[in-house]
Amino acid sequence: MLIASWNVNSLTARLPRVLAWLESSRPDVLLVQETKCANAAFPAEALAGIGYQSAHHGDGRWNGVAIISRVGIAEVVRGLNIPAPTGLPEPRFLSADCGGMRVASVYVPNGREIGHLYFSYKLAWLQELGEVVARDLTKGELVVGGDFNVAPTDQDVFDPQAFTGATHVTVEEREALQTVIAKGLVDLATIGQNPGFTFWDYRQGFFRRGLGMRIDLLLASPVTASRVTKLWVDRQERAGERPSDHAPLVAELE
DNA sequence: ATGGCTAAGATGCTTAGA
Repeated sequence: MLIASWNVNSLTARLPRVLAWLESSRPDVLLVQETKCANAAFPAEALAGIGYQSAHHGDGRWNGVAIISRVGIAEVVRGLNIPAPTGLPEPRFLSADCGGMRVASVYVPNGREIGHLYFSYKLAWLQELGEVVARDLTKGELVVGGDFNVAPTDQDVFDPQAFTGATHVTVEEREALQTVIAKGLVDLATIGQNPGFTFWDYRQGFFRRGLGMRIDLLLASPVTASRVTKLWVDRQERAGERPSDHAPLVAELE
């Protein structure tokens, strides 16, 4: 079984690439972030045309998460019970039963700047995610994948010095992430070989220069983690024409 | 010189990403 997570930075802009990748890689489940489309504009038919069922939670210009599966989708849950600083909820969480396990696609708030209202929102959002994870873990196997917007350690950025004063690397964010993991999940990159960076800024040729970050994660229940035979980042998808700024993170399970 | 992309809504800009 293959399960993948990919922040596509607009599913509309990325649809040709996503369809081609699904056809060539044939993952059983793809967890998608930043679809940047409303539910009405979600390309369910195009996905069905190549054998994938899907569920989507999105409301337009920003955010948006999806689950794309060829092993079934049931018991879909949309959203976390926590408002953004605007007072409105944002579509950043989607979970479902796929192929005998619970899967969740998460797009953790960016945080914008340290001390910003959206930074507090990011920490609170992760805390709420932890509560949901704890409940789902009581029911069976669980995989939580997505763009966490946190680099778990200094080894997960190209140069820790370059991130002084920046978000994604602070003690608060890392502790908030570890609180989620401590509910009973395993970061698949911490068992076996580290798959490397998953995000490279569009600017300044960061991808070409190897200046990336590992901020996309696949977290799994211990039994699921024990089934992992391989974990990799499909860096080819960060290259070429009109790429996302993130590459797919893929796990192979026995 | 402290920037440099990219995407999307309504555009010739703004907001957001990270």
